[in-house]
Amino acid sequence: MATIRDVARLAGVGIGTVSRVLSENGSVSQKTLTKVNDAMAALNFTPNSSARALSSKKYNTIGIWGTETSGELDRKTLIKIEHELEPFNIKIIVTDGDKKSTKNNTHNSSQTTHRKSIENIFKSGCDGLIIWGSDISALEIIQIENEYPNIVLLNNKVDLLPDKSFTFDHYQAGYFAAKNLIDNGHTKIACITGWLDVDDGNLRQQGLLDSLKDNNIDIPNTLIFEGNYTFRKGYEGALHLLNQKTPFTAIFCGNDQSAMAAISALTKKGFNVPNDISIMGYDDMNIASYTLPPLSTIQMPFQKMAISATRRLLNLCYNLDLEVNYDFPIKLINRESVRNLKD
Amino acid sequence: MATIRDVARLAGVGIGTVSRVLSENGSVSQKTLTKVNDAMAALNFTPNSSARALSSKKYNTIGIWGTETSGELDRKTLIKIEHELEPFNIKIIVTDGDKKSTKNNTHNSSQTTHRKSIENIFKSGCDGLIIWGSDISALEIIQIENEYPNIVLLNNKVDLLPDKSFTFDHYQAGYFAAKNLIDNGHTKIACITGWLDVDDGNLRQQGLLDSLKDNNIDIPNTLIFEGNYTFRKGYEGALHLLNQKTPFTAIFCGNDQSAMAAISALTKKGFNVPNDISIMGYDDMNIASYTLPPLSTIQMPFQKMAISATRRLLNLCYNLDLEVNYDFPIKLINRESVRNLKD
DNA sequence: GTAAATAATGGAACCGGTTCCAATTATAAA
DNA sequence: TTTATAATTGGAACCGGTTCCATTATTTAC
Repeated sequence: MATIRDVARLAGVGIGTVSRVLSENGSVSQKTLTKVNDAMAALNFTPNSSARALSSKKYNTIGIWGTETSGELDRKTLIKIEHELEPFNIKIIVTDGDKKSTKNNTHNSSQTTHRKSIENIFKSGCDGLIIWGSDISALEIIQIENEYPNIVLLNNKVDLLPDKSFTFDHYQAGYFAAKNLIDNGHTKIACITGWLDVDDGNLRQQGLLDSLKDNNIDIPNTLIFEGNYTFRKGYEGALHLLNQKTPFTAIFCGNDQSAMAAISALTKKGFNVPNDISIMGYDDMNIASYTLPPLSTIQMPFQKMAISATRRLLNLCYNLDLEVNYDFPIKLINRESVRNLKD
Repeated sequence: MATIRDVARLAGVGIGTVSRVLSENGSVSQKTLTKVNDAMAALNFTPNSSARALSSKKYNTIGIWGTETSGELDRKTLIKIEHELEPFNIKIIVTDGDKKSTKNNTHNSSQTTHRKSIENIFKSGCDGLIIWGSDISALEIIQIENEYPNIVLLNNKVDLLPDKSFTFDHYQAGYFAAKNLIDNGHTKIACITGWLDVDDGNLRQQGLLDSLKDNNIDIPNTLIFEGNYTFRKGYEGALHLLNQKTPFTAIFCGNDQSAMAAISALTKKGFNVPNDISIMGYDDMNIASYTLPPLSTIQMPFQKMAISATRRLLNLCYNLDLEVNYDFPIKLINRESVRNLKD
């Protein structure tokens, strides 16, 4: 592998000049520039990233930290993030917040452990971190941000860090999803929640409850089933709700997965969706248009959020000035799983 | 940040000694060891990864390369890979083979471009690479392997690199899936394929065809719909097949996603699955037990494969001797989407 | 107790970039 | 033409590890 010294020798210039050409900042005359570029091409020169990192103290790498409960970070989103980084030659390292060593039975693992794992990523070499999901308390985030300012929160909001928080309004989304049921004439509404000890799930739930309250609709505790976003819990939840003997005409689900599982359970028990029971999902997964019936749900601009979060992080880490957006409106997707009782 | 020189000074030893303690190879006396360890603890010392990488020429990083068409590399699998790397303090960088810059309309983008993108990952700093999917021709893989021996193929097989290929028998899987339909009395079988210009999809298809041939069953071209693993194509495919007016009692689908979409399309058109038409999926996604009806499909040991591939790569990159497995049996999952016509 | 073999240790040199400063060259002003 | 000013340029020093070799301390063998 050729080094800048080889390039300098071949081009007949000093190493400082080659470095200046590489970093495109110092002033270099036109003819020197071509000489150096020619030499680099001739030697098939690629700068050594470790050497660069060592002397510049920039890793040209950003991390993505998340846990099992952080929510859906699918390949598509990851690729979107990557595409934002590509023009700047920044790499992505991914880490799981739920390390084997920190395994415990509840998903709500110790904060200090999460913090440790975040510190480890920074130490192991990255310039900034996308913290994905709301597994870490606001207080802890503030502390982390204090020590490592180059962080950005994806799908989480910390009031003291508005410019680093990228999320949409889960409360409003919950409110609208419930309102959609109400607008369609439903008054006996059940729900299968997500995790309630995590911010987004809780806000969504609060939105639901407030929406009902604002319309003077009461939801008995028996019709609230605490789920965890999985198929299994969605399925169990639907069966559980049916067993309550409290009649209901609609289920508000914490996400599309549990909604799909609920449809499955209801159909198996002989209920027709939406004629007997309506289902409202949340996420608008790919699959949501192909369920039976196609799912009415809430679409969230997840990829757009990821892109803005990434740009903000790039600005922080590398003193760039990329355009960043903080407004991510949600969208109600009306398909066929909610029946209009007013017809 | 403390450096080894700081540690050496505090411990009253030379930097070589500190380095020896760090790398745990040279011989160090017991009392020196404790002195150095104490000093490291006191200074909260963490070795600088760039400096390490520069002098040792090891990045302690492996890459994962894939494209849109590589198949499902979900977060769970990624985490499994990460957990294999964790004890050795190896990081993971992910890259998308389909860069914006190389975008073109067919999924089968230029080989040389893929090769370039792989070279770039190595140059940008990783010790080895998991090449995921079979987007790259065997010849090209051989050439790449020649230049960069530290690669491992996940969900792909190159005959000349048996010890670096981690895949299961797609042909056999296709054969068995078809045989399951035949064993249930189906003779008029249609199919919605995956991509046929990619090895795994093609082998699966070949397995289907041979299975039919071995049982003297003929499949007319009109009942073969070329899909691409997406929901959309599955949906369109089912509609297309219905329009052919060639009767069939079962559809063999290239993956679970198209199977689910096919179920959706059929049901909407008034056909009952499996009473009117049986559906055979392929993948055993999480969701497959919650479709209506639950999907009969083929389960593939994807995570086990990923773990073994990762271990093999670690052995290659860091001269380790981890146990590696090459046998990944597939499993037929019989749920309710295939009707037994013999009853 | 001494010589020979082995273990432990210190530190210079190196990995391949970046940065900074002194030196040189080009350009503008007088 | 001369001087002041700005643009280029070369390369030493540095980033923080690893490696290797010369040196010193400790064992072992006789």
